[in-house]
Amino acid sequence: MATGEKKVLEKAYDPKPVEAKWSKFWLEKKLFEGQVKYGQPKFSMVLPPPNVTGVLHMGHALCFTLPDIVVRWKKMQGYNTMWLPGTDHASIAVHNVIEQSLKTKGLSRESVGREEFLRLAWEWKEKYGGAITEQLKRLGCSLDWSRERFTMDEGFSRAVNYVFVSLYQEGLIYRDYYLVNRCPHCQTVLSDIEIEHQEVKGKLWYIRYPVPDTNEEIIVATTRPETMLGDTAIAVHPDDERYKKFHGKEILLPLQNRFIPIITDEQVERDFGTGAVKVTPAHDPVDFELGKKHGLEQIIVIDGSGRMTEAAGEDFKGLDRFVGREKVVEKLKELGYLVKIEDYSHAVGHCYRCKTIIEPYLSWQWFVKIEPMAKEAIKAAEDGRIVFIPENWTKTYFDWMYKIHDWCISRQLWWGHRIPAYYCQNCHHVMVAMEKPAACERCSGPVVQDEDVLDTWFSSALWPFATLGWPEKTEDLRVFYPTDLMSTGFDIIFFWVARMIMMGLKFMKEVPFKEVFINGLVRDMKRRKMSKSEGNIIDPLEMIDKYGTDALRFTLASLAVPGMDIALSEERMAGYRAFANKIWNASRFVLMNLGEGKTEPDDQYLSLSNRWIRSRLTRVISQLNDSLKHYKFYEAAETIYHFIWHEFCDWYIEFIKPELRQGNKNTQAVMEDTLDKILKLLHPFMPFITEEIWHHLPQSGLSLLTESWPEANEGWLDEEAEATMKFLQELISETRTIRAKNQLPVKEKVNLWIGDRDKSQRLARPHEEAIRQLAGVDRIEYVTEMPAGTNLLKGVAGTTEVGLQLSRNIDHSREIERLQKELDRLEEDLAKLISRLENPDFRQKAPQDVVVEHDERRQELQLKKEKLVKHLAQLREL
RNA sequence: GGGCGAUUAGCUCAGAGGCAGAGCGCUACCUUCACACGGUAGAAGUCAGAGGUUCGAAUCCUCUAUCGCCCA
Repeated sequence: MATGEKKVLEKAYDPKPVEAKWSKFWLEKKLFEGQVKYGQPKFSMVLPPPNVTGVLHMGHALCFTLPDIVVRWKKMQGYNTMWLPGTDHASIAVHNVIEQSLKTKGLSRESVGREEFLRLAWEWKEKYGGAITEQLKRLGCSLDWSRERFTMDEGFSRAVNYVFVSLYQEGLIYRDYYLVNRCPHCQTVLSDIEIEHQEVKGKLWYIRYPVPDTNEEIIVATTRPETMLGDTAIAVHPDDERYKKFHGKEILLPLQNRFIPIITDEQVERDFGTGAVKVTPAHDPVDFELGKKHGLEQIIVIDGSGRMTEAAGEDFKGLDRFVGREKVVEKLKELGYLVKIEDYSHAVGHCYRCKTIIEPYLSWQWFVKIEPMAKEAIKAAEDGRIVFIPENWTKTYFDWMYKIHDWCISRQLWWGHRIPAYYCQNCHHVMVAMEKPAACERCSGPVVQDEDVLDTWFSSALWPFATLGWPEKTEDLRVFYPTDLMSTGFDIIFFWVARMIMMGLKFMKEVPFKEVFINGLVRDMKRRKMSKSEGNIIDPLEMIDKYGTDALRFTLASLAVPGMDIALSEERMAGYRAFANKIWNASRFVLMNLGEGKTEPDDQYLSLSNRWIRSRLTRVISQLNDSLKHYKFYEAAETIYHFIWHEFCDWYIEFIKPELRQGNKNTQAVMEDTLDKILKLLHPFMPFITEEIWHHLPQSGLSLLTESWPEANEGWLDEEAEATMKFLQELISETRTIRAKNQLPVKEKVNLWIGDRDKSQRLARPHEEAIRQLAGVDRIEYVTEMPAGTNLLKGVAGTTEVGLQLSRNIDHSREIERLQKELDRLEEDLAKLISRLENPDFRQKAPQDVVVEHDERRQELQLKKEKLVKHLAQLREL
């Protein structure tokens, strides 16, 4: 904007046009782009890639706003910043979307085939996948869009293949026939951590298994009677006296009429049920291990869709597993095998996506042997190469890492990175390679690629380096890896953070990020999670429309206490919209009161107000830096909020009004300079409004983003100015209180008498004009002794007596009441202080400065008390 | 069952040994020339409970209660 166009602001702040304007400007001027250059400190981050299917929710808004504050702050401090955005292909989510749309057309993925299915998925991604990135831009995040990536773009996919092949070659990826978790609804297997355990009120069925050629029987208890069709043993504890006579015998499996062995194992809990358990190696994780140990047969009676198989027998095959359960129970009852049914609560695994009950499923899958990588990742957190903030999340991380299981990475889906494993159709030899082999390396037979794709988290684990061009040795990698900060939610510490650390260490030999900032969950005012079904969602885009992006950002920052969930309310946002408006109007005032051109203040001749605001500003800058360094966003927000509203607006602006009326150039200059610095300090929190206002100031910079972060100038600290200002503030406040308590009309003329003549005259005389304005008084007199009188209202400001002289006699009953109350409170405080000071232990053991401080405070209160007592006595005599 | 966290003003939360704090809400007064998205003033607390350590505890320790979350 040209200098000549600077003009006075509108009366109220309207965020919409301002946000549109500067969003566009920042992008056009490429202000968010990181530079490939050396020798300048850099600050880099990668954005946790939102699902390409996603829409922006409050969790995103929080998780992205907080680091944006950091990035903007770092950039203004001169760092070469780079924050890389992108999206995640969200295998299951997209897969489901496409399958659903096929279903509505009466088609299925099998009917259209893999190629067509993928074409549709890409088409969908191109069409709708950009929604969230557009929404992201409205938050004002300083993301480097020139480096935007997608987990399935060509380069990234190559990186994924490369990792798979290397880990396979190293023996860290293997294929196994194993009992895994399968979601019958999503039609794919899942890893352990994608299972949510929920307490379910179920039943415990007691089933009688007869011992052949005797009248004896063994009763077992089970929560899943339908799996008995696949039982291949009964297990008891070897020392359990009740069952010793059965050791080595066989037993008849009801309904199936098979003979199964009775085995002994120390793992069997003697206290559970009857102490005898059925063993179903193909349908229970514990039984699976037990089966392996004892060489038991694995009979699959439920398939991957949750239907009973042929092996379940003629009566049951084809039934849904829960129908199968009823039928089995019915049949057992009919044949007299059912002993009893008890209520029983237990934890059952559910699919994290669709909440369907998980089915343990025996099948060939690919796994990552995780322990060697986990060890390195643990070390990195132990020796501080990676720091969690807040620090207690480190424990959560360790807890999981120590007992980590191998990671099942294959998924029976089509949308994703297809596993680069190839099978010979003749000899079934397995080949893993970057490119499809032309023929079997052993028998030259034809090869086919594995049908499955990889877990989405397998690819996102590579995000911090694959986005920078790895496995090529790119400049971006050299400049920006490792990144400095990862900001994310605690819910994906295992899913994502831990895995990025493992992969980063494995392939880059360096941690992917130095600090992990864990933000809380956004909840509603009743502390409930926001969810569609609860209908308690607060939509960030709606909030942006209503209150402005800056208000939303400031709200999130002000509520972001590390380690705490945040309870969000609209009222809060309305409050910060008001704050934005306040800044707007304060700036409006400044602009209306500027002289011609920009002048530098003359430090030699600064008035009290100017020395005071500079001193305060200096302290605020230090405080702000300290808060941001420790990611205490709430503290930083509170600091700047308080400074702007309650110091700059409430006191400074009001105080300098007389100076401005006199055309004081120095005051104009300090006022302008202070606003300039305020806008800079506030910019990371409220980028839009600050940028807009700043461009109205008489300066000629490109953007606040390229301006320097204000420095805390020690030379501006001014204890004396702060003390004097405090004296004047107390004086003015006390006067206002007396006025308010006695309900003096605004227009009523009163004179102000101030005690402690020498001191108060020295401090107050130069500021009489401001005092008159702010306290609403007419004439000011300084006295050594405050007189009594029926037309005099009195109080004590600090330790200085003040009196308001009216031109009429008034009723002092209110005044007596007020002063008496103040005295009571004061005496209480004083008593506490005195009893402490009279305690010899305190004087002896407490640090000297604390004792001195207490002593001083006692003297002060004593003085104030005497004055109050005197006033009261006088008033009561009137 | 194991772990983590919370309990401070009506509400949402800071404070982590030395004066009990903020925002919103509430009450009263005020359309004064930046701002009613505003100003001024005010009321409001058994810092969950019980013990302990200390000259001194909202803050440190122990236990209890209630409520969350994570893992089995």
